Amino acid sequence: MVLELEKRLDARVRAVLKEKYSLDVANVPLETPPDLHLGEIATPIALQLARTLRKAPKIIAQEIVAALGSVEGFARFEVAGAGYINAYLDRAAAARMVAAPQSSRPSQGPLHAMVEHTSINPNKAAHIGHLRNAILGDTFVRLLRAAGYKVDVQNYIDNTGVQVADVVVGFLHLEKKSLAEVRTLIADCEKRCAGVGGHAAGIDYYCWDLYARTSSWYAEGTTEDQAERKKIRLDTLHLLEHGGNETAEVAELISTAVLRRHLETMLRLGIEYDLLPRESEILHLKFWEAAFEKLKQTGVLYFENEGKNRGCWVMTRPGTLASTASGGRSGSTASGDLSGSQASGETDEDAKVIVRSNGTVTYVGKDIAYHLWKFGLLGRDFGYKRFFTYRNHECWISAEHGEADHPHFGGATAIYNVIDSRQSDPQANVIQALRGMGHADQAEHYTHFSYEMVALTPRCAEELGYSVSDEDKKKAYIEVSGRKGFGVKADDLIDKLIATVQPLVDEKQAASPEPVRRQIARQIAIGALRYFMLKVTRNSVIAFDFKDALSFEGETGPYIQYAVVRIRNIFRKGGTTPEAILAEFAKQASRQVGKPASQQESVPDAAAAAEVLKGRDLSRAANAEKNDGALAPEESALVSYLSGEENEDIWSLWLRAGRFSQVLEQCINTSEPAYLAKHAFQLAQEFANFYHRHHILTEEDPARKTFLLASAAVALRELVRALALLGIESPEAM
RNA sequence: GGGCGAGUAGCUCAAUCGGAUAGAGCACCGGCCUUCUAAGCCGGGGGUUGUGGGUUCGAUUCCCGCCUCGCCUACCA
Repeated sequence: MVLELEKRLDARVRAVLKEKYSLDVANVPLETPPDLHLGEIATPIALQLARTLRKAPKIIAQEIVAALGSVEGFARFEVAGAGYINAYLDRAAAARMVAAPQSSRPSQGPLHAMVEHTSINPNKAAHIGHLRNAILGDTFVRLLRAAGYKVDVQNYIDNTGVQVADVVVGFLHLEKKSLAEVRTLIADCEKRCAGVGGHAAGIDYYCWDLYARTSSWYAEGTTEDQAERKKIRLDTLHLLEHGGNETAEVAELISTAVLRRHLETMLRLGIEYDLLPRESEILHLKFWEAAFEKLKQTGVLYFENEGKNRGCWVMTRPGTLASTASGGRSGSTASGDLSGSQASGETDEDAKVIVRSNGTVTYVGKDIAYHLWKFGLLGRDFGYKRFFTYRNHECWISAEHGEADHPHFGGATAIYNVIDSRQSDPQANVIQALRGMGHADQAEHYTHFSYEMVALTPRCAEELGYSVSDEDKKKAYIEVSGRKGFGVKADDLIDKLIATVQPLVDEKQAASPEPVRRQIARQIAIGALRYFMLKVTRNSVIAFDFKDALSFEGETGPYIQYAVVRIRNIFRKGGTTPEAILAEFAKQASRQVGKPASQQESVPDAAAAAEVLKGRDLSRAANAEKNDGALAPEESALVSYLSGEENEDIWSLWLRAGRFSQVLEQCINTSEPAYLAKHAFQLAQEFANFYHRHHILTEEDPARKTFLLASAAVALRELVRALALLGIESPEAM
């Protein structure tokens, strides 16, 4: 509702500026006034135009207001302060818009987005840092879908990297297990893990410890030992990359089993994927070779003959002098060319190595190839196999030889990579490469959806039994590390949340059967966890602490869920439903239809404008009377319910409920789900305020009671909708 | 050395494109359960927005200097 009215006002003001001052303004700055007394929408446009027009802002504001005339949906405009124009909504009309049945949003055209998130190395259990990634990514997927995008969700799996190699070294060289023994171990873990609360028996937990042990094993022993172990590590990595050997088979077994655990963990949070592209296929299907040719042809990569990167294929980094120099770098390999610019004569020591002097490709190189595929620019495709079945769909995994019948992936128009901010440099390199290859449009629609890490407070680390150095104790937070086995595992945290909330649920819902109570505890636990990760904006580090994470009061998911439950209780006790009430409300509105459109939007002639200006204190009802003659009784009642000092909290609730699409748009434009989290909390707060001030079921005036119920129904609908987009369920009771 | 990000109430965080009186939660203090669930509500104390300049009608926001912290900057992945 608010978004629609803002757009209407924006268009009207721009038209006025064009008409009156011959000014073309791209868009009119609109903001929310600090107080409802100052209206619902405001613009400081007159302040901005004062210089250009060489006039006092207040005069400009008055002229604009006079020229605006009456605008449908608005009751009046006022000039206030130094020259603000404050717009006051037609509250009854606004409420009708909010209460109206929500039309299913039409698709916004061929918007095809690809969101990559989670992407945990499949060599250990997921931890809280991975939770932030997955929750952010999954929430953004929900937002994009709500806005009409077709979205493919990808979870990239680095199954042939050094991290998997490390845990393979652990199995083969520390534990000296055979392929058969590894297979037995995995089967055994899966069996034990299936029991209730059996996450700790999972292969991912097993690997968590083994990976940490292996990491320290590399650093132990004599210098000769260390050299030998380092060689074992590198040889193992190469065996994995190459494939077709027993070591690679061990890696395949482990990484696949761990991956399955990750999917199960994420499913506890309601997070699902469509595709799992793996590095092994990127290697074996020769994605890099195809990309390499294109990179050479376009001159993005050049061969370095001099300096520390001699013998490598490198590319210039974005933002460096060399990258901004005009012309391609393809010719600069000729060392004889010393003419012209400073950059071309010198070797770029800062360049990014893509192909090493031994001919192997770096991670960024493979990533460039992968992203060409994402945009449908590579000319090659994965094979696909079914891997994991969800309630409503199938998750596919890449394969060298896939199934014949599979959905189409790749060829997106926009991609979002949920990757922590530490990787902004390699991400920037990939974007730079795309741009250099002439894919400016794709580079433009490549979003590194970056976020800061989750770290532990020193206190939390000590609570968990880790020894914390004096140096670390002074820090605000300590980075988690899978390599050191330092962190909070995702399943442990979820279990702890459930264990914390379960007694509370058992007490308050003692009459409910046990499975219902378990379900509620799970919903609250997940709600608390997801909200905890989403309420903070992406670029601030989360210093994790159990005290905050296990809180169910204040600005938390459960607070919002509680508001939902209270509303549901009102309808339950009142013997009606939100749907019935809103239908009743809509019926009243339909009696208002039938007035000619020409009267709704009156032509702004000078006399009328002057009247509006002069009659600032004209009540909205009086205005309406001027347009429509007499108001229907329901309508004048609605006006009175929504105005006056004692009803400001109710209007505030309706107004907030009407902000959904505005907030959704803001979230998508800024890739920031935190705004929706904040919105949901504020709406819940407005409702709590309303709930305590107006007792609905004891209201004696039936018309007012219906209105109060409609207010609750609208709040419920919007709370449930916002929570759903945050991936938080709305319990029936709690 | 260079790049990116951050510094706001005791703590954790907000603050839209530069706008009106810088807001929430936690913690603390004081009230409110015979009324639709107290996982709640109301009230209170709390701020030189790291620091010094600049830009202008107006700066937490933009520019420059300085201080502090984190991350990145490997022929690791």
